[in-house]
Amino acid sequence: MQDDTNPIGALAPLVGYQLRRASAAFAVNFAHAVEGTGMRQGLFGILAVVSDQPGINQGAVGRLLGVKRANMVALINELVDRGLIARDVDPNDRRAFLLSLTDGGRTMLQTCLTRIDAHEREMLAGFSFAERAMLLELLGRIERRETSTG
Amino acid sequence: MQDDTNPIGALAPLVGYQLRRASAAFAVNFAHAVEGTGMRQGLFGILAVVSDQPGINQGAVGRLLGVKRANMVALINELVDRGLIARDVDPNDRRAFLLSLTDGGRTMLQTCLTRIDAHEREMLAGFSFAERAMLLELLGRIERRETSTG
DNA sequence: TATTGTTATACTCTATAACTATA
DNA sequence: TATAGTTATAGAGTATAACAATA
Repeated sequence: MQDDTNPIGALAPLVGYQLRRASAAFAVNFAHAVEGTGMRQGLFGILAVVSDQPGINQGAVGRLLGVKRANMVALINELVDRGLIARDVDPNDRRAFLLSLTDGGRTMLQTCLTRIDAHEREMLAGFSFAERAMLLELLGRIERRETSTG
Repeated sequence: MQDDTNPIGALAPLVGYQLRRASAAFAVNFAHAVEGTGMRQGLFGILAVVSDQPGINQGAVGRLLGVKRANMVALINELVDRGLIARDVDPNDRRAFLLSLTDGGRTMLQTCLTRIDAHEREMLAGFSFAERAMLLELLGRIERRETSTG
């Protein structure tokens, strides 16, 4: 290679590399977008899933988000401690907890969603609606070939 | 939401979330692809850049790859210790090191490139050539709006 | 003064193994 | 036996601040 427009050589045509950089760029901008809320990408993901599926348990949330059971514990603790998520023993299976959003959690989710919408528009400023839809479709196809996370 | 085809609610239409999952899926598959080589995504990236720009210094590599100076130190040390990269004091600027691949580094890069090509084909099995090109183009546009990394 | 590389440090994310209590 | 949650731990990535040597 070695042309001035591509100083990264063999990395340039690798989807894996470009995904990594794009994802990192989104992560940085996400953090700015939700600054002051105490939310992070992972915590926000949990709020979104629990909002969509109230009564879900934390293992199931982890499987949906690709987070291992062991790593869910501290995340859920953090959300419970902040009063964003309620955790109640499942009467039908006393090993499990039923998760749901508190009022504070719902407010937090809405606040973040508003900010994240702006963040996504900012990151995709040069994208047409069709291009954004195409990107989502292509990314979705990559994930659907994923294996489960134990 | 709450339809069974989308159990993740508000996350589904977020490019940032889908990027994160796709990137993570690539990372796992990358690790399998280069198993036994001792390479990781970050180390491989350095080899690729140094190969493309022999004589580059480590600060410049970090800026190209989005890795902070402080975090480059251990990575370069690791590559030098494994005999993959040569580090020579720049005679024109004795603060800096000129980096270049050793023969072993060139071999490692080629080995990894071969495996990574297979890995990319595997991850993008359902993609047409045009779809892969489109994905790369869209991802590239996201990165080009990035700010610099200090 | 600014820059290159460095050390020290801390936080997040991720991964595994072993445990408990329930099923 | 298997599963839900937990604890402990370790590796990797990433962030900042402060320093020495050099420019």
